[in-house]
Amino acid sequence: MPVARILFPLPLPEPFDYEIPEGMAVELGSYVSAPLGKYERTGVVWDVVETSSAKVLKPVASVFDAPPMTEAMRRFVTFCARYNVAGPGQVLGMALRARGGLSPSPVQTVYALTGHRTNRMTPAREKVLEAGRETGPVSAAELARAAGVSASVVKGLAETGSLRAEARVSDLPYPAPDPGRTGAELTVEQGTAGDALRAAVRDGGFKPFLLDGITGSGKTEVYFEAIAEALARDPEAQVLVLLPEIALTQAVFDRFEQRFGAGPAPWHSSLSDQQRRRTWREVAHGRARIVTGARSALFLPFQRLSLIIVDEEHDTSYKQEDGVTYHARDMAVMRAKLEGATVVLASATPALETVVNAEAGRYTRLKLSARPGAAKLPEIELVDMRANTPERGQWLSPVLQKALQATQEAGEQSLLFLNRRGYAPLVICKSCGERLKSPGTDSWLTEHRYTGRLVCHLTGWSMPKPDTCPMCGAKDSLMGVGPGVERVAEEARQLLPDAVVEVFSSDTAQGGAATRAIVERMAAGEIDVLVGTQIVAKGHNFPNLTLVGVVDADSGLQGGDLRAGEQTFQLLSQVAGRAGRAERPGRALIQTYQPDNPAMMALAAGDRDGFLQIERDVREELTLPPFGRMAALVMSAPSAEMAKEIGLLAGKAAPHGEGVTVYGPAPAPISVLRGRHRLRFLITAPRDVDLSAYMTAWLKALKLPNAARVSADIDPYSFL
DNA sequence: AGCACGCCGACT
DNA sequence: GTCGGCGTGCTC
Repeated sequence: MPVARILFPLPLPEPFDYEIPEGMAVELGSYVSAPLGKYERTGVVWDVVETSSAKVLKPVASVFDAPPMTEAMRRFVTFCARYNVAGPGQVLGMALRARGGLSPSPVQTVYALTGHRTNRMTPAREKVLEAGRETGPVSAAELARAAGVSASVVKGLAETGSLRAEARVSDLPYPAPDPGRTGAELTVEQGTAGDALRAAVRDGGFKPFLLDGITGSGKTEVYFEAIAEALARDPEAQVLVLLPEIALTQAVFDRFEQRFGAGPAPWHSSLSDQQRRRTWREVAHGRARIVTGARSALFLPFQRLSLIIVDEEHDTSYKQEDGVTYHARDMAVMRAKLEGATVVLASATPALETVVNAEAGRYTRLKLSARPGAAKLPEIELVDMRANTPERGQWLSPVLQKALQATQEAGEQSLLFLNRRGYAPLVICKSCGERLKSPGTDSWLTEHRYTGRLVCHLTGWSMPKPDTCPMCGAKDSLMGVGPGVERVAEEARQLLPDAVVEVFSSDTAQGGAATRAIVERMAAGEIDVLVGTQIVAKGHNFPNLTLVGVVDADSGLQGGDLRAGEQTFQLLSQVAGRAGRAERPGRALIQTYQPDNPAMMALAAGDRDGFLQIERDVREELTLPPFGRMAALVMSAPSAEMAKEIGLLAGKAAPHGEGVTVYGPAPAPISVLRGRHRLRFLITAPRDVDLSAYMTAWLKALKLPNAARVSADIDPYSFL
């Protein structure tokens, strides 16, 4: 009797066995429904065997009418679970996030005009026919709304024969992209890189690339070549383009549409359930040819994935921090390997890991060093804040102030960058000295003048700014300390009374439409000074922008984070790269109290490779990633006492591993979060040690009170 | 993940 | 004496 081993998207340790009823077409990878406990649940056939160790088997209930999950995908799920120390069912859960897509597309009844006029017309019926000419075939409710009448009028007209009811599938396949269209004219350098990618795609098989091109060098046009090749040579090939969530804008969609005559299938967190189902279904059936998505798109069940692009591969948002922790860039390389696909990691400031992989010959490096046309990289200058201290309570140095005034007089635009939302990152009471904290955490409240609230950036908790100090009751004693974008904008307005100064952060630009609007106004020259957070650093093109000021370049260097220097360098060069993309040369002023820091010096010299070399040597010396492996074990408990206790238990339970060093337990950098006390172990090991296996063994050996929570994080990024 | 089973406190 | 709190264990 054949038995199906079914993996469910649940935190179960292994697949469960089911009897395959006579004549049911169950194969490896089939999406099936099977009884589990009280309900029927959707799962995937992980294995088909002849006998089972389980005593009594229930039968598989039904098989979905969809192509089975491919072997490459199933192996990818298994790999991800093992590598990232998660249950295979949890990883499968990410792959089945929109499993509604397994059902056929919903069918909608729509009403179309037939041209027939009944002689029993009424004013309401007249309105419906009129509206129908405007709207085309739509549902009864929609047509009634457009006409301003009730739906019964529509039904009535349908009975007279003036309207015809038609069944319409409501989410159709995406229009097919056309790889044969000609792209932009490529420079010699771009052409060479494009040819290398085309050749790899043509040859097939796993081949990883680093597409290393400075800002504005046309990386997108180059990888479009690879996409065109993949689509053209195999009519079933599918392409995945991963982008940081924030970069998934209409502008990017339009760019694909322009190049391939049809927009890509989208996948990101703000899709509606229906849009998500549609993309999932089209991907699973192999009909969606190009998918642009955020990191979780990596878990879509492609039928024939032949090319993966990871754009802005250095971006830290590729690291998933909650639930199953994984790094989408690293997993993308593994998925490409299992799929036998080409993978392209593209960046102007590649991660050290990626550069080291390229230097070791594991990735082929393609360099783009020129900006097409006249655009030049901006001149970068460090402003030594020790010699150029702003006035008390201000944050713009005299040098930067002068530059802002000059830019304004020249009729050009400026951008001020500060990675702090709100008005002031800390609120203290002048009377009792209390620093206001968010309830249940260690994190300070940030003052937001725009909304008049105090906000916790960690948990999202907020309250209106009180008139009196909640601790001592003193009136009007609360004072915001330190700079946020709102305060810097205020300072810029005082300095340039005639300028239009706007704040651009996730607070002022909520959602894609608002972001797009502010970007468009900046591009149209309606804004003179844009004061923004990290959000401004991503690929927008502002032709009249000639000055970039980085208000506090040091903020990213604090905290002792392994990658602090690297990330500061990446962010700053990206922000600086905003200036002077068109014909005008740009200038970038970087305010720092540490002008001799290697990151700052390399940035000022525009010496990216020199900077990476310094970083590389330090990491190699200390056997830190990518020269060694690292993992974290994060634990939490409801009380400080229990936290201490479980820390001790975990320390004792740590297995011995050759070359493995365990540091901790230390309080996690955010030691109290939502009432839970957190601690963390850091684990390092040489490159050849299987840290995933080590962490799995550790977790298995660990017996903790029920209220305690533990999770492993392989290759941790956030040290905060 | 759900859900049932089970053992201890405040309620008609 | 019951209703319900959530700790523990199971689902092929």
